[in-house]
Amino acid sequence: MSIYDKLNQQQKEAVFQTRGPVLILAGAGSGKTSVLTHRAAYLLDEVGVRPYNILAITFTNKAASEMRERIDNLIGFGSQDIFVSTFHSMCVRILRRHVDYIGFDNNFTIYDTDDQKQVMRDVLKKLDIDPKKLKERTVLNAISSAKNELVTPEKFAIGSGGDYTRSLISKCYFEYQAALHKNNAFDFDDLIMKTVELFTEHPEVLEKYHERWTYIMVDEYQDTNTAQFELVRLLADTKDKNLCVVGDDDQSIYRFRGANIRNILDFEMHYPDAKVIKLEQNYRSVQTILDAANAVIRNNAARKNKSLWSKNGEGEKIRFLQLDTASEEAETIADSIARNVRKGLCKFGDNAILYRTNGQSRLLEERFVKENIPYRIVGGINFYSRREIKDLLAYLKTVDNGKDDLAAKRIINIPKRGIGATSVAKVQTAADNLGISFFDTLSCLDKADIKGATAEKLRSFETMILRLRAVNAAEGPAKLLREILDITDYINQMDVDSEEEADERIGNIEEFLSKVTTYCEEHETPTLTGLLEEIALVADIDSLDESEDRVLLMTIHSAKGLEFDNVYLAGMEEGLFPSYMSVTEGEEGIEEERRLAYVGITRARKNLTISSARARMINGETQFNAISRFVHEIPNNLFDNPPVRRKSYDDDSSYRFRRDSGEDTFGGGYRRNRDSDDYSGFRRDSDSDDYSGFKRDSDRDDYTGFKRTADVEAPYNPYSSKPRAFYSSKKTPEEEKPFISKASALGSLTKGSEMASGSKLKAGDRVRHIKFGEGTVLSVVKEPRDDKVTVQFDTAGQRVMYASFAKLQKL
DNA sequence: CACAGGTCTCTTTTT
DNA sequence: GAGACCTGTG
Repeated sequence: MSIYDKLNQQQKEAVFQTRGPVLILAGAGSGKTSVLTHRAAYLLDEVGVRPYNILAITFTNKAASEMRERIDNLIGFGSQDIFVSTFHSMCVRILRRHVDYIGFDNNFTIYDTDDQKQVMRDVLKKLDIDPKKLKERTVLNAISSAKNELVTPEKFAIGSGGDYTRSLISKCYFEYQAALHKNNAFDFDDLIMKTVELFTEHPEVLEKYHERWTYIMVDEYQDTNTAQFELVRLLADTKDKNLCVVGDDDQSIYRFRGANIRNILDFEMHYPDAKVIKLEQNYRSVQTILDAANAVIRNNAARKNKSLWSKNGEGEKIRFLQLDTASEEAETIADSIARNVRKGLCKFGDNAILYRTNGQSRLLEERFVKENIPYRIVGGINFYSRREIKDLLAYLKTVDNGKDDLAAKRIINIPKRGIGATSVAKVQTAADNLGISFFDTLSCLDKADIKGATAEKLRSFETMILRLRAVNAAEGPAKLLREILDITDYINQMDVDSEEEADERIGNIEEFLSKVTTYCEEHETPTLTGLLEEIALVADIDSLDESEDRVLLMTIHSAKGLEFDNVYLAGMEEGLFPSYMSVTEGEEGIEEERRLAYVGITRARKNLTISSARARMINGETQFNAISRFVHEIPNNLFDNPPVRRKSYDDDSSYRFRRDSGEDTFGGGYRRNRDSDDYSGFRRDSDSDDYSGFKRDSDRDDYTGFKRTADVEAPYNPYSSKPRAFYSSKKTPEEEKPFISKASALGSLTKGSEMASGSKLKAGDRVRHIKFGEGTVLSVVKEPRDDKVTVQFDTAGQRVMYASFAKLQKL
């Protein structure tokens, strides 16, 4: 009995085919990770390859760590030397080693989307381009596409020809790259392109990797873009070409980020002696779900023909729900899950709600909170792009990489130090003239012709950073972060509009602190550079703990590679899914959306529920959308209640604006037009173009009887990754534990004993604050996290602060 | 220089 | 509807 006995015929074939190029077309749920891990085992055990010589590339950290784990379980000793990594991490590793060949320092920073935007804004300003004429986004998109296609600024310029806009973008591209270089930074796309550049211009470096990685496997090959394709091609460009790629052309859903489906469709063209193996047996889903998936994807022209089948039985029919509004959709889904759990049919964690856009999570979340259903939202606003976290990161980056002007400029006046835009601009000009970084300019302000009070403020900022560098060198990133929070008094200096906001942000800071602490504990030699790199490259999905018993909410993109017993595909409406953008784009766009639908459907093991709403508010306007074409592509006999075919909302004569059952929607929820009582703004004449695009004005939806989104209470930040709702009123032990340790971690931040513990303060006490001066305590509210003190300052007004952070001295 | 209030604009999806 | 951005005022 060997470990390979459990594999089916095709899987075995894929595992045993170790020489030369191999293309494994692995349908959804066909056990491709199993094939890859067994293949690694086979290479080690039977072919005698050393683990050090094997490279496995994935797209997400989650996929990488999953593969790592499964390889470790299967192989055990020695497996840790197999290099399992994402494209981006691998490139960072390579660049950190050899980036000096192409003129960067090896402690380079990785810029995220916000950073890119900031750089581009500066570029547009510098080139005196009207941002209304040419948007940052447009330019950045063009540059990103260029990089994904390995088009350098030089090549881009040549390709511009007489096209005015394009030559303008070309100028921006040059300037943008220059700015990144100056800041010693790469953007995401650079990581791949610059690695290719390194290998192309310095074959001796590539040669080292040829010697090392003699067997290469690439997962999710259908999502590779041209740059990644070229990178793989270079790495595998050895005598033997032992390259094994695994993918499913039907699951190619990253065209928007340059993925080129031709890479997988044309694999045999690039490698004529490639062996092709199809895995079509599905081990995940019941046949009904596979039939639905097959029926949908069959409508795509550009694909390799294959058809999934399983031995898991027919299973339940697919449910279809059409609701009047998106809130009712959310309500129905939440109720359905709650009912099934109550009946003991499933756990919360067996359910996932998948949608096309992150924005759809809001209503669902509100409903889940209302019904006390435990849930977790994956994705949306990245944790690290919250304002307070970005501020703290900018501190860390400034300490780490003094060339990162972006970071230094972000924090030079956070918290407020009385350094305004004028002073910043002055320093920047001087820096440009001197050819040094923004931060380095602070040490020679006399050359910059900055004197007096401003110079003093700037110098003290510089001194602070230098001091922080010493802290980092001596005690590492975790201590550094605490020191930053401490000496800037960041938490009390945040300007917030409400207590809720303060709570939210303090919670985020706590979470950040605990993440940094964890990083330091988990790494033998934790470094600031390493920490920042890890932060730059993680996705929300990477840290998903599937053992939690919570309903999962995420986009279909995020759900790729995952599976659940019960899947709810929400918001299946024309204009939303397929998206309006892709509809206007034509057939290629639709085919990509259809693949996405295929990915969504095939996430389900047992039960699939598809829903759509007749009306939904998007970007402040109510849209009336027809049922998604993809729903209609599923044969009626697979549904328990097939959807009614209808071309668009207006064709449905049975539908009326006012709901028959009136009740509470017209009660508390109903509001008249904000601006006037005049109904004339509401035209329902059929020649009005309002209807052609399925769109209407937000002001008009009042008349439809639908709830306005604003009328629904929204006490929670939908983007917070922190859990906010629990099914029982008691917190689970898992929730309590880190909570306490975080709080104590924060407690240790404060220096001296006289300030902390708010319990010592009471209403009426006179106190002194380091910045706000003297004041009187109005109230002290005990909170689990920390005591919240409200102080009426004599000169600085009323402030709410957290006792252990506020340097409040009792008088 | 800081802040309040008004205007404008919406990448669908993410490493 | 919400956040980013701009502008005028103290």
